[in-house]
Amino acid sequence: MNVYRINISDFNLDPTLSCGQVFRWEKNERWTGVVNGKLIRARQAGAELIIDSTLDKKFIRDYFRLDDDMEKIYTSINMDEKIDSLIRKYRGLRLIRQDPWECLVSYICSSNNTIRNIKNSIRRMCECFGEKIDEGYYSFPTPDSLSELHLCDMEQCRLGFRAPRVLKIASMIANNEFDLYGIKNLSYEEGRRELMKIEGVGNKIADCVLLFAFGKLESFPVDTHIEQIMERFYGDKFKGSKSKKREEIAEFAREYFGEFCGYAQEYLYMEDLG
DNA sequence: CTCCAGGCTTACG
DNA sequence: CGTAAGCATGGA
Repeated sequence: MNVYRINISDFNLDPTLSCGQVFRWEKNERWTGVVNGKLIRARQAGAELIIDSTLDKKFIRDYFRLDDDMEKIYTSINMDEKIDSLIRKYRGLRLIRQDPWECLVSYICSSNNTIRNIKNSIRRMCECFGEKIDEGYYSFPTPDSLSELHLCDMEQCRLGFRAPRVLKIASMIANNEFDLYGIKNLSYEEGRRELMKIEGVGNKIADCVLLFAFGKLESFPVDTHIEQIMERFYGDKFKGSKSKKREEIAEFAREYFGEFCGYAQEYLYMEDLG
């Protein structure tokens, strides 16, 4: 077990882990999570990020995106007083660089669901089909392990109509019929097209995976919350209905906030959580 | 009881 | 093209 004490400016652990981008961290005296099959504990003291984990330091830096130039990003997305106020309030909130497989499954589970139910379903999946790595902590099940299951095995996880979607993509990846990790090398648009071939993945979930796993910062996922916040902040000029309206909002955001609009999305999201 | 949740698929004009 | 019901589950 390694202990890292990382001095880092413009980093704020609490909103980073509680803003809804990750589903498996929990906070007691300190934050505890399972990342890449390994236990990790984290806390912050002033400008110091303190990590207990067997993960190596390079991985930690990558996972928390500690090399992002936040000054540059803030300057780039700070287009008005609304976003400015959110940046001041939650300054140091970082995007997380998640594992693509865990991220994909998590957001397939997010469809028409609540964060609370998503967390519960994912936790049950890990308890039932992951590997136990410590008392009460389990790894995220691999595509191979899920590909061996039948639908009835998944009932205890309470995924509802999303269960067959998870099993289908699991077996496709296990059988090398879908190259999830290859999306890393594609552009935002190409990656989006690839992800949307997956059953249960539309433009919103594709955008989440591109942003939270593949680091495509030009991605701007629009869910019900973001839709409402954007209408409150920037007027009801988005006219289309349902999915089309959300696409209009995403396109507007990409133009308005620019190349780092994914970061703007996370700060806007805090408007509903905070 | 109804309505909604980090939406997507399918069916119907 | 476009829009709208249906979808499992749980909480308000």
